[in-house]
Amino acid sequence: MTPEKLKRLRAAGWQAGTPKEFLKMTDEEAALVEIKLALTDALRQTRIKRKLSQTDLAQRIKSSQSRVAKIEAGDASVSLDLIVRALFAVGATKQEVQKTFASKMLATA
Amino acid sequence: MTPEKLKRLRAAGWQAGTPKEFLKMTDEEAALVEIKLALTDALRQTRIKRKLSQTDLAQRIKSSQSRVAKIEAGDASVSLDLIVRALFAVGATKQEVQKTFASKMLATA
DNA sequence: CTTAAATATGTCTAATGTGACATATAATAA
DNA sequence: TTATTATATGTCACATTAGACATATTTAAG
Repeated sequence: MTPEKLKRLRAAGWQAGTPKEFLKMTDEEAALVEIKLALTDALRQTRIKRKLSQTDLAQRIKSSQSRVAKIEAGDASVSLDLIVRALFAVGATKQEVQKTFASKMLATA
Repeated sequence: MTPEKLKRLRAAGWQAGTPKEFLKMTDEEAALVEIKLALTDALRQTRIKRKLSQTDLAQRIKSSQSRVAKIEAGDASVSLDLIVRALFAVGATKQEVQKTFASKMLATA
């Protein structure tokens, strides 16, 4: 895991304690977080490509701008379900999702 | 959506009202459910292939047999997060999970 | 058949995720 | 600069999902 990714996770609330505790995250947890980050990246990319504001997207998923911001920030309080719903709401394509997976995850697999 | 799939979803609590209301599920919601079903099917297959009981898996994810049963049954009370955690716990790879997500996106353009 | 192991189902309380709001900050334009 | 729009962050009450338990049902083996 790169230092930048670690930093982003920290900022998003993905730990309570020390770096050592942070690194105790199991492989399964880490894999889930990676999937989430890849999907939120795809979300933001697609949203911007579609020229939608966070407020626009919020309306589509019947949520709020602040929650959309948290989704895209990779906030720890956001479920995978919500991320995927948002992806559908912006009309992300298989290609777009695959592309992001390829660049964000396969490299680190 | 096939009749069998519909039947399974009903049994798992994926509706409160009438068949007509059920069918009002938006495409996005339906797609999310399809992702979940694809993942839970893969979960059960993999778990059995690895000769793990639901109780074994429950211990790995620090949960209970009854919840594992609900995961595999496609119960409406189960989050995508939990499904994916369980998948990783039985040894699924990131690539496998990625493929499922990408393949279930609606648009292909 | 009987027994035992595995799985399914229903229901609790506790933990987590949610939308909404206020408000801060950042970016864009005039 | 000042406005305006977009995005970020913190908080909270409410809703959903969680693990756990009891218990029913199914499956497999003897």
